[in-house]
Amino acid sequence: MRIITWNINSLRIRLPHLQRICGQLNPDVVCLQETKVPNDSFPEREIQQIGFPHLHFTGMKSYNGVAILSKIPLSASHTKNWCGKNDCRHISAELPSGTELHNFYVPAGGDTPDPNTNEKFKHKLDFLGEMKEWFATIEPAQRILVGDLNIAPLETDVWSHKQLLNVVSHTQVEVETLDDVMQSHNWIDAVRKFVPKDECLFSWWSYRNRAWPGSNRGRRLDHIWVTQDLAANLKATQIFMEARGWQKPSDHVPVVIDIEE
DNA sequence: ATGGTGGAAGGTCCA
Repeated sequence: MRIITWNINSLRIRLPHLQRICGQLNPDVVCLQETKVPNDSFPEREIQQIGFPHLHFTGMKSYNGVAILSKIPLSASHTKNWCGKNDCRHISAELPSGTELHNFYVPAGGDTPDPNTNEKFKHKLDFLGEMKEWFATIEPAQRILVGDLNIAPLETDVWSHKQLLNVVSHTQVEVETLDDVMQSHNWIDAVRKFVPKDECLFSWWSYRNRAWPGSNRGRRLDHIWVTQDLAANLKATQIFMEARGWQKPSDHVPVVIDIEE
């Protein structure tokens, strides 16, 4: 089974890219973040024409929004509110095997990495804390977690470790908090299972750096994790960089995993 | 120190 996660940054304007990506990669399941579309405007017909009859989504006006598109029927999906906000950052469904698939859009965290002065950064850390707590308390199961986690944990997940140490997405407190979430549930970083830790790996390049891909100032903000018991089922991974070079791209590119299901 | 770009909106807010 091939699963893709992609922060699409507006589903409605990026439908042609979605179609092109699915034509080239032929995924079974696509998990999207930042769909930026309310449920009553979700382009169901267009996506079904791309080849996904089974749609699960939760969206709101202007911001956030997550969706799971599938070629195969999934269980009924669930959404959950985080940090007391109804802001459409999580949706989950079960694959036919019973494996749970969780799609997350973690808050970006604003500009200043200080929870005392920056409410958005506090929200980000609180959100991660709630993830850790929740996964520690629910029933054990085979799980896949994907999404835009808005954190680049390894030194090789950013273009310059030193220059980004005080930049939101790569600060020590974020990396430690994310590690804490991972360890609390025995999550495995599925992509890094295939790519050595000393090799740079990015999934996002800022719109504000027009020199891409020459300067390659990227970060790996998009992740695929699996529970320990699924690690042996992982077959391959891919980061679909070429999509960043297309006309009117998202600032994120799809991250792909092939897993025996 | 600032601004650089893009999306949703039709103000600015958010990334």
